[in-house]
Amino acid sequence: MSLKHAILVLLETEPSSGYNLLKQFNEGLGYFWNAKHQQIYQQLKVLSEHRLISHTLEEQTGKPDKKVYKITDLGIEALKDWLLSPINPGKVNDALLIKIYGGHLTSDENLIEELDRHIEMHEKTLSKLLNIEKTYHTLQTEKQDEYKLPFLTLRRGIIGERAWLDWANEAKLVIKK
Amino acid sequence: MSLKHAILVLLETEPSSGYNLLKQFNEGLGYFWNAKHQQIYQQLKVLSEHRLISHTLEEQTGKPDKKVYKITDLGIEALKDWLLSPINPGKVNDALLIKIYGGHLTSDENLIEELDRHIEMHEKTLSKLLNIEKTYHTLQTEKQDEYKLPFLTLRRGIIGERAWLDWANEAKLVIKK
DNA sequence: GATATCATGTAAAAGGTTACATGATTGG
DNA sequence: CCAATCATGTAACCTTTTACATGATATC
Repeated sequence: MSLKHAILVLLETEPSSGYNLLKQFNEGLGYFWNAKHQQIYQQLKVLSEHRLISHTLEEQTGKPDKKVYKITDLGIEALKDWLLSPINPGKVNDALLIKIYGGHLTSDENLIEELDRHIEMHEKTLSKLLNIEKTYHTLQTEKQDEYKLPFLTLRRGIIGERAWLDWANEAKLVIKK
Repeated sequence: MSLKHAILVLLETEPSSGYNLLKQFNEGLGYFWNAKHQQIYQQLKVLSEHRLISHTLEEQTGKPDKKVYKITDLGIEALKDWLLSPINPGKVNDALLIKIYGGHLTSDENLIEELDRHIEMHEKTLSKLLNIEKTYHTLQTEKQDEYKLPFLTLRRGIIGERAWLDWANEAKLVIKK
């Protein structure tokens, strides 16, 4: 529902191609939203039709041409309106928990293996986020202040990932017991 | 994507009506998945067509008739197969974080108000979950052991909500500063 | 020679939300 | 008398995923 607004917010920070937006979603600062490339390209088309964004074509040598999108004045107005509206709480839809809940129908080994797989992924994500955090702390005080709001979304990622890992370790102990 | 499996897992524990499943999703033990009643009724239809569940009609006096669904042998097999397959990690799609990220386009008061609204909701959820946890601890040791896996999903909720609230308080301090 | 990265899209299917629809009982 | 709870569903719409599609350069 809010992919549109996620794209607008990212484009408000700086003009970007669809491909680059995808990278932002998959990497650190886009921690708060997920999207596949197909969906991003579709939404860029829709946002363009609504004149909330515009693009210029950038030719590149040795690489495919790039469409660089930027937010329009109309887009900024739409974004500001949205920012004033109350936001629905994020939803937890975690299939791993379904598996744990029904874990008596499978083996403990299966559950432990699955948990270990997920722990590995979450540890990778966490260390990525911690690296970005480190970089942030090397910035000058004014810059830190400038980026304090995006930094908070990074902090959400870090706190969230740590909590996830705490739970997973607890879960492993309970299952093995 | 996994609403089907969430329903199967719940029905494996005990037969249930669509209405009752909805309640489970909205309350504690269904912490791990969200669904509206329309979607549940739709999926119950689909699962019935695939013969993974079946239902009996229960007449009630003073209340509408109830369709009580239970999982079939075929359904249990399908569920066991799914439990053996690797599960994708849960996704974070949190519109509040989009709002924080682009918060420089709006006022601090707006951000603080929004955070407070969300804090209230999360505190309510947390206290609900803590109540269920309390009940769990009053059970006999054998019963506790029997429910240890569903209990882990409850723990995930508690740990997740606490982490969320920790972050929100940090966020308020940063924004007010 | 294989894999990753860059860079874009269309189309069909599945999943999820919103709007509409009904109607009785119970509790404040 | 109003709101909540019980109990079920259809239809239209929007969002997301999966499958299909292309093709160059850079790195191991």
